[in-house]
Amino acid sequence: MAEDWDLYAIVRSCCTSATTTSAATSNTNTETNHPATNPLDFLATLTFDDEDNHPFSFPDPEQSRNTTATAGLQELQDSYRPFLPSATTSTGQGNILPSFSVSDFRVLSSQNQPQLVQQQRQQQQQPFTNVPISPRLMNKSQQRTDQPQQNQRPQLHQLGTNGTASVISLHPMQSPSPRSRKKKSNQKRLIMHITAENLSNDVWAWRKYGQKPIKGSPYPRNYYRCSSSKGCSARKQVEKSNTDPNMYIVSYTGDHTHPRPTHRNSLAGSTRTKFPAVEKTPDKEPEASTLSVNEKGTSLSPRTPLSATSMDHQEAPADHDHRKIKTENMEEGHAIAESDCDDCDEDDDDDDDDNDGNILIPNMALSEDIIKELQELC
DNA sequence: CGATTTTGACCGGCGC
DNA sequence: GCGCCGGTCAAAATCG
Repeated sequence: MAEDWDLYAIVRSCCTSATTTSAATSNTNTETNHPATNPLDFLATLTFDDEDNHPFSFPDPEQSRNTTATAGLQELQDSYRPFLPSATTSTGQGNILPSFSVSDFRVLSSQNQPQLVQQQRQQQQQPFTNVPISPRLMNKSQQRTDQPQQNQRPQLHQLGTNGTASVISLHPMQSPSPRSRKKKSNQKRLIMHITAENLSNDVWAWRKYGQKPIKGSPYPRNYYRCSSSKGCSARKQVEKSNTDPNMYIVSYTGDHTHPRPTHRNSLAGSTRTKFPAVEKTPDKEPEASTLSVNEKGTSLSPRTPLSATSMDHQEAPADHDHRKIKTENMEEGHAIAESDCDDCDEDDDDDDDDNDGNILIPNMALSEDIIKELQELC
């Protein structure tokens, strides 16, 4: 049983990551839609070579002619890694909890943060294009003179447009100030579009602390904070996409100040499933029990089910294509972020996480054959 | 009884 | 300086 589970986890995590890269890559040439490519194909292209510290890499077909992008990728990876609740995998034991997959990276400017969500919506309306800035957002941005993003981080932007990666932020927000409202603009944030299913595949335990209606959106935004550790500053916002009810816009801010829970334990899931599938989720995924979604699109308790059910959903291919990830870069670069503030505990935590087994994907090269075998086992 | 969810109020950032 | 909006707080309610 356990072994099977591990296997599933491995496969899933691989698949998800593959999906991510695949989507990103395929976007390289077109803004059309999702690359309906086989996610697994990407595994073969994954290059973990000299990225001991960056197990999770996003192959860029155009890398050869864009080394800058490559460098940026690593940075990016480092940056968003802590946010990836499930992109992580255990290195050996198989305590893997693939939570979601990322399929599309985009670069957002820090200045645009306030309009992030709106931007996302805009982007959604333009199905999976890589346009970093929505028209609407553009207007605002232009008015505000914050165009720098494009000039400022050429490589990142390029990455974004290439669909290869995304990016991020880097500035460790988290000022341990009592009220984290401070420095909103400096917060690093990872935004992704995921399906309800994946939403539930989150190893971390989240506790809802607020809900707000967002202007312009029919769906309220839910605010969660990590409940695993009292001092943990990790937060998560979940908002239902108004363009695709099956999609959720999830943004992570802050870093976990504690090791990733290898198992969804006590706190993580002790939740009451207040909204049984019957009640709220129409013909929806089995996760209904763990991920409650009400009619308003309110996502309640995005917990990790860790249930066999979710694991069984390995096949939901559609989801892969729909998953998106977006990161927001509030400041300059990761390096800066790390060296820039004394409050950068989070960054340290990132490292800690890694040490605790919060590794995304080990530096291993997976061949299609292996993947196939794993799938067969599944 | 403890943990979580709900929800109205408060606070701070940002644009005008 | 003002007002809007988003994010957070905290008390009450709810659940296991």
